[in-house]
Amino acid sequence: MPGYWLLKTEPGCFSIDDLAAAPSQTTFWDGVRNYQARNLMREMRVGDKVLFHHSVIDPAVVGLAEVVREAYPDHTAWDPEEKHYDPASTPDKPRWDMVDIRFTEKFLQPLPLPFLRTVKELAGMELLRKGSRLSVQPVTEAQFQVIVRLAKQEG
DNA sequence: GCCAACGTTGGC
DNA sequence: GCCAACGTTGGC
Repeated sequence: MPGYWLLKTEPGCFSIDDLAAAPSQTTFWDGVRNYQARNLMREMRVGDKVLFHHSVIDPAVVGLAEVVREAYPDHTAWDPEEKHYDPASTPDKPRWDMVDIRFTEKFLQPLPLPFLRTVKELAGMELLRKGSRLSVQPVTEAQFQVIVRLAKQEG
């Protein structure tokens, strides 16, 4: 049985359109510099389903992706040129991980955060919790199915 | 642009 | 180990 997750990204940085346009519609999910988020990524398995969420600009769940490679060292942490460079992480002792995800689909209509807050079945979802900042979040199968169903309806 | 809610850092 | 200061995230 696959696991379910939600990944946040600022679309100005990397959007679902960027994912759809990437080679093989696949990308490595680099730049996570939070231990809780990293530890959750380490629990991801190939085949797990991912809700793709845009934050900051029109926050919304905008589509689906799938885990295609499990956690491995995030090499961008070693590169001083990178925005998320972390001198404490080295190739010998990597501190941060990333996974690979592949595009599944882009919803015809995004599901805006304010709308999701009105959905009773989603009460208690981490994304909707006040002050929620975690960029990698576990999602229940029920929550995932509700989101997918709403996306079909909205579309 | 504001600010609440965090997570991290560093002095002690 | 405590906790104040600081930096960041991200909704609004």
